[in-house]
Amino acid sequence: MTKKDRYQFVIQYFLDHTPEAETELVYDNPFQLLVSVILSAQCTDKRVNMTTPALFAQYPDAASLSKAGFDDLLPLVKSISYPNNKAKHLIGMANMVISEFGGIIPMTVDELVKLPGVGRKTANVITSVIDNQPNMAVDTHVFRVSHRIGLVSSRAKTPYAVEKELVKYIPEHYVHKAHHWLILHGRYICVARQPKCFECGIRPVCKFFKKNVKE
DNA sequence: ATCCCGAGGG
DNA sequence: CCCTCTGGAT
Repeated sequence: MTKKDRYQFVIQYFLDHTPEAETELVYDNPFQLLVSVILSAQCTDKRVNMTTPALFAQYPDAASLSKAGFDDLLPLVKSISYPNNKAKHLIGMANMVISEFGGIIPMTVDELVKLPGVGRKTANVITSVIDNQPNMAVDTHVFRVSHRIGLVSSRAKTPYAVEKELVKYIPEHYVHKAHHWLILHGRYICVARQPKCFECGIRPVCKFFKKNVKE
C-alpha cells in the first residue's frame, strides 16, 4: 500500500459516495461566507447558521458592518465561541474591506490574510469555495482525518505542513472537493471521539484502523 | 472532560 | 514553539 494507492482509493471512495459534498454554512454572497467562516472558529457550523440570519439582517454588507458599534454587534455573536474577539475582528475586517479593497471581498489568499480575523485556513476556504482555487483549508477535521487515514506524514505537525502534503498528492481539480470530503467525513464518521470505523468505507486503506481496530 | 470548519500575540 | 480567547453540545 503506497501513499499514492491510498490517495487513489480515498478519492475514488468519495467520488462514489459523496460527490456532491459542499459547505454546510448558509450564505448568499462572498461577504456572508467570509463572516460565517470567521465565526466558525472552534464552533459548529450549525451554531453559526443559527446566529447569522439575525446578523445579516442588521449588517447585510461590509459597509454597514464597518459602522457597527462593538456593543451593538456583541449580542448577535454572544452564543459563539470567543464572542469578544470575533465581534472585534468582524468590525475590523469590514473596515479594511471598505478602506483597502473598495468594499469588495478580495479573492487571493495573500490579500485575505491581511484582514483582521482571517488566517490561512479562512483564506483558503474563501478562495476555494467562491473562486474554486485549488487551496486546501486544513481545519481540525482535515488535520485529524488526514493523519488517521495516513494521507500525511506523522511529522506534519502543523496545519500548514498537512496542507502542503495534501495538495502535493491530490490532483488540482479535486482539491476543492477533497476539502469538503475530509471535513464531512470528520464531522460524521471519523469523529474525534470514538470514530465510527465500521461505518467507514475507507478502512481497507486506513492506518488508524489497521493499527487500533481489529475486525 | 473534551470537542467544534482558528486567529493573534508573545 | 507556546498561550489566550471562551459558549454550547456531548
